[in-house]
Amino acid sequence: MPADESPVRPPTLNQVAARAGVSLKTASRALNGEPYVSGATERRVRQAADELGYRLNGLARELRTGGTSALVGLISGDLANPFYSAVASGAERELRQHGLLLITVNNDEDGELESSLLTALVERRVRALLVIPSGGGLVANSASAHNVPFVFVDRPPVGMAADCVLIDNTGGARAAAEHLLAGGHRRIALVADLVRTASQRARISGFAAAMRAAGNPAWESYLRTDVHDAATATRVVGELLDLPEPPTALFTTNNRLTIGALRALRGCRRPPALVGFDDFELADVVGVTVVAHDMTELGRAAARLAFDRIGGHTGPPRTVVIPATLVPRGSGER
Amino acid sequence: MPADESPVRPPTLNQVAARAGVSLKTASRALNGEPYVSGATERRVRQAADELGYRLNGLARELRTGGTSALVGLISGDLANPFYSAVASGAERELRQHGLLLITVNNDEDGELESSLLTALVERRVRALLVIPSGGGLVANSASAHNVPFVFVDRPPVGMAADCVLIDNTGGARAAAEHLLAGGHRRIALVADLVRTASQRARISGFAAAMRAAGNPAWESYLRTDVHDAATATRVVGELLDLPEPPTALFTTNNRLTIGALRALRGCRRPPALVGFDDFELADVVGVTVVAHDMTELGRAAARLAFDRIGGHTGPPRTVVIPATLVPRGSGER
DNA sequence: ATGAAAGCGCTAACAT
DNA sequence: ATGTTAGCGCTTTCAT
Repeated sequence: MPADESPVRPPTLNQVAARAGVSLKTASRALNGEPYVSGATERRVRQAADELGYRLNGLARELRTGGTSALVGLISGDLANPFYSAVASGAERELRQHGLLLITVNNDEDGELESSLLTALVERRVRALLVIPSGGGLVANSASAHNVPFVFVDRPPVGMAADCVLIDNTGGARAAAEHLLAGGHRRIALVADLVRTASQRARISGFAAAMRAAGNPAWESYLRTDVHDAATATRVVGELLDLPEPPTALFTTNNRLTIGALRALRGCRRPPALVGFDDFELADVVGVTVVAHDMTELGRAAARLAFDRIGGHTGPPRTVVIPATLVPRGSGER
Repeated sequence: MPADESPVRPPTLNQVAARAGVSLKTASRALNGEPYVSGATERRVRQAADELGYRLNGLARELRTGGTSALVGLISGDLANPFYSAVASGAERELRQHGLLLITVNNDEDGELESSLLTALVERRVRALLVIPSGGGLVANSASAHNVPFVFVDRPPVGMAADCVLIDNTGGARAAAEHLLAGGHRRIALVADLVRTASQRARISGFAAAMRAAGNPAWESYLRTDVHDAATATRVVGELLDLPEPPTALFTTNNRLTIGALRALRGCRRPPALVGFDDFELADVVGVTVVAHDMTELGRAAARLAFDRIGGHTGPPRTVVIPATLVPRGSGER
C-alpha cells in the first residue's frame, strides 16, 4: 500500500506567492509580464515558480476571463481516412498559429453520436466548431441552438445559413465526365458513396449534367450508389465488369471507392478507363487519373473562417469553394 | 454599428435555478440526475434549462471537481502522414469510450515547438499525454517535471522510465533482411530516415544484425540514412540504381521512403527487389512486400495505458510491443 | 509598485 | 427534499 495516498495537487499561484513572500496578485503580475512589478520581485517570483514546478491552471484562467477556452473542435469521420486527416492537419496548423488547439472527434458516421459529441464539445466551451457532418442534418439544427461559431466543411448545412468550405464537386465531376466522353466512352459507370451527403449528390449531378449535355443516356444503367467502403466498391465494380455489356469506363466519387475499384481491376486483361474523385498517395505511381483538390487547404480555410468569427467578425455567412481539377495520369485515357 | 455590443454570455445554472424558482444546488442536482429531487422539481428545472438553452460549463465543473479536464493530448508529427493519423484514430476511439477527448498537436518535427506545445497542453490540464517524440529528447526531460502521466508511442523515452508502446522494429527489420537474403540477394541497400529517432536506429540495427549473422557485409556501402521525405528518397534510390554496381535489393524503413522509392522504380526495366517497413494503402494493389503492423492498435494501446494511469494505477512503467510481420506481395520476391 | 476583496460557474459539505 | 455557505485557481476592480 503506497504511502502517498494524496493525489498530489499541482502547486497554485497562491503557493508561489507565499514562497516568494509577495501577494497573490503580485505573483500573477510577475508571471504574466504585466507592468508595475520591480525587476527584483519578478525574479523572486519566477524562481519560486520554478522551484515549485508551477504551471498555470488554464481552466481557472479561462473561467475567470470569460468562460471560454482556447479550443476548437473538429467533428469528422475516422481520421484513418486520409481525407479527414488532411483536413485535420490543415486546420490544426492554421489554428496553432493563433494559439488555438484542435480537438478531433470521430462521429463514426453516426448522427446520434455526432450530436452527443457536439454537446460534449460545447460544454467544454470550444470557441468554434468545424464539422464534416455525417449527413443526418442533426448537427445543423443543434448548431443554431448552441451559441458557438460553426464552420461546415465539405458538406453545406441543411436548413440554415452558416460559414462553409466546399470543394467544387459539380465542376470536378463534370470535368471527369467530359474527359471520359472525349475519350469516346459512352457506357460509363458511376460508383458513388452515400447519396445522403450533399457532396456525393453534387458529384453525381455534375456527372449527370455532362452526360445530358452530351446526349448520352447510356450511363444510367451503370449507376451504383450508397457504396460506402472499399471492399464493397471492389465487389460492385467486379459485378459491373461481369455484366453482359460491361461499361468501358468508370468514375468513382471518392478516394475509398477508387481504391476499391483498383483492387477489382487488378489482373483485368482489358481494364475499363478509370477516373476517381479525390487525389491519393501513390495515384501517380499507379497511374490513376483523378479529380484533385487541396484537402489540407480545406481545413486551413475552415480554420480561417472560424478564427474570424472568434475574433468577433459578424456579417453574413461566407462560402469558400476549393477548386477541383482533372489530373490525367493514364487510367482515364485508355 | 451593431446594436448588441454585448458578447452574449451563455446562461448559467443560477439563471436556470431562478427561472425554475429553486435554489442553485437543487438545479444542479436535478440536471445531474442526483437523488433527492422530486420528480416535479426535476421537470421544472429541465424545462427552464431547455428554454434558456442552458449548457453546462465544463470549465467551471472541472475546476471545482479537481482542476483537471477530460482531455488527453497527442503530440506527433503531421497528421497528413498516415502513420500519425492512424495512431490518432486508434487513440481517439479508445478514449472516447471513456468519455475523454483527444487534442492533437503537430510538433512539425521540431523539438523546441514540441516543448512549448507540451506546456500549452499541461496548462490546459490534460489528464495524460501521448507523445511520438520528434527525437530531440526534450520531451523526456520536461515530462518528469510536469505531473502528468506520459505514454511514449513508437519511440522510447531517453533517460527516464515511462509507459511506452513500441513496434517490434528490430524483429521486423530482421525479418525483412532475412527475407531478402533468402531470395539470394547480397547487395542490399538500406534507405533510412533520421537516425536520431530510436525507432529508425532499431530498424537499422535489426537489419545489420541479420546481415552479420549471414556473413554478408556487402550492404554496408549501400547504407543511406537521414532521408526524411519521399522526394529525397526518390533521388537517393535513383542514385543507388545509377551506381556502377547497383544493389539488387532495397529495404526502406518507413512508409514515406517506400513511396519515394516506388517513384524511383517506375519505368525501371529490371527493378531491384523492394521491402518496406510500414504497410500502406494500395500496397496490395501495387504489389509491394512490406513489414506490416497495426498502427491504430499502437494508438489504442497507448490510450489504454494512459487510461490506467488516469484511473490511479501506480506501479512500474509498462512497455507494450506491437508485432511486425512480413507480408510478401511480390516486390520482395523478385 | 503592491495588496485586498470580489467573483467567474460550478459542486461538496453541511445545514434544515 | 431543498437551501446555504464555501471555495476550486485565477484575474479584475479598486485601494494603498
